[in-house]
Amino acid sequence: MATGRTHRPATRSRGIPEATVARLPLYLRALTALSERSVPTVSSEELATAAGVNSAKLRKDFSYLGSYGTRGVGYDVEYLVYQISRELGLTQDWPVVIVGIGNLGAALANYGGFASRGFRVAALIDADPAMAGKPVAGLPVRHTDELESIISDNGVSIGVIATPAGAAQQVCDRLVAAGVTSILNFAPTVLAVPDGVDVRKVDLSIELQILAFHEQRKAGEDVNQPGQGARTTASRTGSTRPAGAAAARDGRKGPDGDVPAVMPA
Amino acid sequence: MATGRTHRPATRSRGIPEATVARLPLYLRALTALSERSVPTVSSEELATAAGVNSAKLRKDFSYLGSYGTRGVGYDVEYLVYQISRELGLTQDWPVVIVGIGNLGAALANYGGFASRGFRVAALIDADPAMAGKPVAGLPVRHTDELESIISDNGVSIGVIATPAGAAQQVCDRLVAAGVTSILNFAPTVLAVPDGVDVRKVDLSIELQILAFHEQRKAGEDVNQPGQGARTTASRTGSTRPAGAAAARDGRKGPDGDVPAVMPA
DNA sequence: CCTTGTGAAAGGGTTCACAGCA
DNA sequence: TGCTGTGAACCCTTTCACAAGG
Repeated sequence: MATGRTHRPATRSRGIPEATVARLPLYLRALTALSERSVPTVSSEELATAAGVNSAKLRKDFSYLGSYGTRGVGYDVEYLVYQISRELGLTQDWPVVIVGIGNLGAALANYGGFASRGFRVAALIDADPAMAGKPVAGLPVRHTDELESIISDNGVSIGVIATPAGAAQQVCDRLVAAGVTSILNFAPTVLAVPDGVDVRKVDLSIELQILAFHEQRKAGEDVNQPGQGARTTASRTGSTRPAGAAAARDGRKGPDGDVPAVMPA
Repeated sequence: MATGRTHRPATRSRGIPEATVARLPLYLRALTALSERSVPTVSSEELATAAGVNSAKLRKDFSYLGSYGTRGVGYDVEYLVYQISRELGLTQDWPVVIVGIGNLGAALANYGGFASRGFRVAALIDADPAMAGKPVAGLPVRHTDELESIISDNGVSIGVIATPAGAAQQVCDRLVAAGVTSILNFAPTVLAVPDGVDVRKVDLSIELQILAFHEQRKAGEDVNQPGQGARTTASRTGSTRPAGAAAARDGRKGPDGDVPAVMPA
């Protein structure tokens, strides 16, 4: 679910499957909570529940890191916290820049989860000269002109793009040229990057559309019915024909005997 | 990469694989852009490039929807836009509520991508009485007390949670009890929901941690080196031993002959 | 000739179930 | 006894390569 290009196709980084890497932060969060409550050990079952996965998956995930548990007992919380942090590279500190200080950029700058886990906001950058110097989350906004020098001065290798879609590729190119090799993209665009640069994207609108798909399936015909019962077998009524459709089109066949499709004018 | 519980295990909704559903919004966006430029048809190769996937995958994805292309020619842009929209349930309008109008909630409320694709912000809800009535993105913020009535009055079935982590589960419970069956969660917590409710989560801090993992692999020993070359075979130097580590621990073995591990005090 | 649509193969990821060990 | 660690089976996803068809 990431990377514009260069998904590190078969080159699984150091033997740990990508799916496992994506879950390590989840385990880490659950473990941190346990640690704060001074819980000394935890079983795979308990930890799995706290992280929202099943225990077999968790044990298999941990097996890629090494044999860090004790049979009959469970896992040492502090020890695991450290091992996972190290594996994720969170024992070092990562300076990041956020480009595009609109509503979203400001929200990100204020987000506490940043600093708590090894990430440090090195600078906030915006193209609007009127923003320059204004403090957001305790940091003065810098102008885009300074982007390159900020990155090299701070040794930034991770950049966050929170600009409008139209500016994203251009910002991305400048970040990459200045030495950034990991990008978190909030702009609703596909970014093209050279090999060796990782891109992950977060797209609100896509997430909502996926939810809408499932929501549509749940409600066979009657949407907006506040009943919370699970309808596992969604009613197969096929197309919920919309109002504004016209201009019949022939020769099209749906996957399982759908009625001839229709398209809007 | 979603759903706290109830991942719709084998019950793939109406024959379309989950991985395909997750890409449909991507295709839709690329197609919409083509449509705005009045491009009449597009080949799988062109569209795949625009969407950031490969063409074989795209064709396979479309094959689950039906035979919507023309051999030797490609796909009719307008027609595909409509088909995908319908498949995703975007031909109807989905009222959503956003709960938690802090920095992030406000950013979401202002996010244009919402309205553009069938989603309508029915209400902004916050627990802070001081926020009540204040306009955000043109809508007055409503108090949490009104949550249930807002949901039932507007037939809301999709809720967005942008509260602090501590409040998320409680908000979630109330949303579900009031009839919401799809939740987009921005709070860094695992939400427990009953069967039949879908949860998708967006977690900034997790995305950054995944990037950090790959970034750490790229830089074998020397981080912050602004060279942008791709090092496909990450150097296998094993553990980048951090400074603050102490308290040696025996009997632990890493996955591939790591040195005996160490944990922090 | 060009591009779609799709069986078949290959590759990952998840789950099962139990051997192994404290 | 109880829980971890893991081969093996299963399932989902991606990729390949080519037949089908405008």
